[in-house]
Amino acid sequence: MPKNKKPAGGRAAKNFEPRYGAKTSFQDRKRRPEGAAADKPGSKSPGHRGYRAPEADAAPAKRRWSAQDRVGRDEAHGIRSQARGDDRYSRPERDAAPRGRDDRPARSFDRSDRPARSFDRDERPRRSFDDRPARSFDRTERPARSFDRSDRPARSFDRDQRPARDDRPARSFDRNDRPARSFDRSDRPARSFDRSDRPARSFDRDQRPARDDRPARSFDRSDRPARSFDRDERPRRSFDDRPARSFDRNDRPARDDRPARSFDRTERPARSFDDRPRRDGADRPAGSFDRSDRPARSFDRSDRPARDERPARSFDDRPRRTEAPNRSDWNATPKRSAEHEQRVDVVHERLQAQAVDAATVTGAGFSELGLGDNIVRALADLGAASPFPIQAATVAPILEGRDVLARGRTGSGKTIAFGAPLVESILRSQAGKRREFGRAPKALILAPTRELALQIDRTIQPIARSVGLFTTQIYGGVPQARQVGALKKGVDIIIGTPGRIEDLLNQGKLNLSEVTVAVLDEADHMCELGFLEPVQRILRATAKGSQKLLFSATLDREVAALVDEFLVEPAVYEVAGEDQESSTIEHRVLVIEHRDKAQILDSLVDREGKTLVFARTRAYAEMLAEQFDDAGIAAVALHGDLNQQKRTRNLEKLTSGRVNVLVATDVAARGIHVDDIDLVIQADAPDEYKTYLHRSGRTGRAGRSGTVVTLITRQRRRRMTELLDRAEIEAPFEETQLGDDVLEELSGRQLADVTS
DNA sequence: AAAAAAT
Repeated sequence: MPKNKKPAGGRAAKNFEPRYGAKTSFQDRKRRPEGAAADKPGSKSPGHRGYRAPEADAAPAKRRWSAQDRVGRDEAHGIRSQARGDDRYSRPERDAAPRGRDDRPARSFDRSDRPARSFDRDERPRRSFDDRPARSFDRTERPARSFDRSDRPARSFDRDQRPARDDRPARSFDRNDRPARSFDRSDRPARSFDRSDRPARSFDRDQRPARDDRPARSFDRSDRPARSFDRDERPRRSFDDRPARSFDRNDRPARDDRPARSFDRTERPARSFDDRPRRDGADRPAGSFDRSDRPARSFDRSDRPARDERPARSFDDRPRRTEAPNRSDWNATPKRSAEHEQRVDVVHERLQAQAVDAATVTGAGFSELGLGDNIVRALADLGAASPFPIQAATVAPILEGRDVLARGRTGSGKTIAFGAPLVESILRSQAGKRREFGRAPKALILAPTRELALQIDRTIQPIARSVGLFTTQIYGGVPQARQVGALKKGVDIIIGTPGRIEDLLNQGKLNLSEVTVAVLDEADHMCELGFLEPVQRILRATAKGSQKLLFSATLDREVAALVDEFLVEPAVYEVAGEDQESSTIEHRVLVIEHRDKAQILDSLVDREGKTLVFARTRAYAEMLAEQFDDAGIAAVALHGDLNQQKRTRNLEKLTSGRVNVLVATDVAARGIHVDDIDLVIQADAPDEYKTYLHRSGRTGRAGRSGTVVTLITRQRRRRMTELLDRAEIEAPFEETQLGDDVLEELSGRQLADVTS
């Protein structure tokens, strides 16, 4: 412990000192509103002005952009009108767009309202709900009053309350107080005004009626056309990216060294091939051996953020790959850079020992891993009768209280791998203690998206409840009251996303000081820019020395920042033999003309099974969902521009099968489990190999078969080749045009051809 | 670019 913490602390100081600076910037954020309020005296109205002001500021910026965009748009119009029939994007709509542009600030303003509206919606039912019990309660009082009759002053007292209620009680009293009614009515317009918002809301919800507007909107939004236009430009972007690439190109002669790479690739399969027999022979030693390989991989991956630098690094990599020390960087508590190999050896021995333990109990079941009967039964109810490999590996060390890093590919059972032992640990730590009202949570699970947090809770909750422990979800986009209420009652395990957790933490409504087990799901993702610092602050709020568990399908050295500060001699696990050969996912890349893209997508999603389509931006995801719908294929979208209610509902629509096509941003890339998605379409190719792996992992789960189709243009072939190489995935590139058989095949319609 | 708080 002290060994780690001292050097770790030192590193943390080096690594995070600047980030503390960033932290102060966060504090500045807090101060801003205050400062703004000070700058602009007044109470609330200046506050509103404060909101308007940035918009006013933003508006000219938008105008500038739109002015620029107009030039590009005109070009885009020309391109589109040539490329496409004017079916969906009719000219009158385009012509109407300028009007829409004028509307934009308002619309964009509306959007900023929408979360607020949705928030209001959630509150209103509660208000009315809260009010009505009050009424009914009052009514129970009334009989008493009516019994007294002489108590009418009391009634008048009630009347005073009634207007306060919902003004309805005032009706019974109304006859005398019709002016009061008119007063009530004066309130109602406000309500009706709210209602006027609601139709807008419902209008928002029913986005499709809005679709009538949307051509305008989509056109209006400087975003969409720009974005869609960007698509057209993506070659340009990619071209822009190529400065980096072009930098690569300068190195592509170095890539000409790739024959060397390809040579390396031929070695990799050889390695993996060598591994498997060993793995098969003795799982765990093999496992440790595999790890020694993957650290190399992870090292390669760690180069990715360095992609810009890759040429150099990748060039340097090859010698390094053959070197063991880098492996140590991955496995070891990354302290002593000096004694790499010793560290490696030490770590490997430890891993090996534990791995063997896990392997010996693998066949035995969860009980033998140390889980209690209730938990084992709960797992069986969840369909987990016997442990998957990742579960067999991690349960015992987690119960021992060790910090654990674990990598198991998508759909390999990671949630139970940390969830079941976590519940067991908390249960043991609470043995003999009362579950006190208002007790502080003992465990924390962090996830990158709300949907994932929700899904994790769906798995953990039954396990926890089987032993009398309580969980609650803490994530944004929904009112706090219910979450805070649960915390006040007292829960044992909280599952959520960083933003709301930190929010409640800062509000003093969440006490993490008794959290002894903290889990980071999709841990590498949680270490990316924008996530890392909140996560660090949250982890720092947990009990000193709390156990840390980091899980991900693509766990790599990206988590080093957290490992350095928070983990002590972590055990590292991964599942042997997880490569493409053992995968149930088929990968295809269609090289298409951009002008065919929309129709090719229509053709692909026009099928029987559940299809998940990934788009790079929210706007494009939304546009595609509308496009499919217009083409007669029921589709919904999932992205961060939707309110949480709609996000949840749309995902549920796919899960329940009410729609078969979901178009999502990368919000759905990680962790989301829908049983039988058999086709994943990447309308936009991902930029990172990790994203590819996670997106494609939405299919082929639990041994089912699945297909991943990625659409690219010719310009992107090289980039795609490199990405697939990093992902260690082999996929054929197929030049595809409208009407090609491959589209029928991929959509499954070839079956009809066979029968016909 | 997206995601993660709310206003």
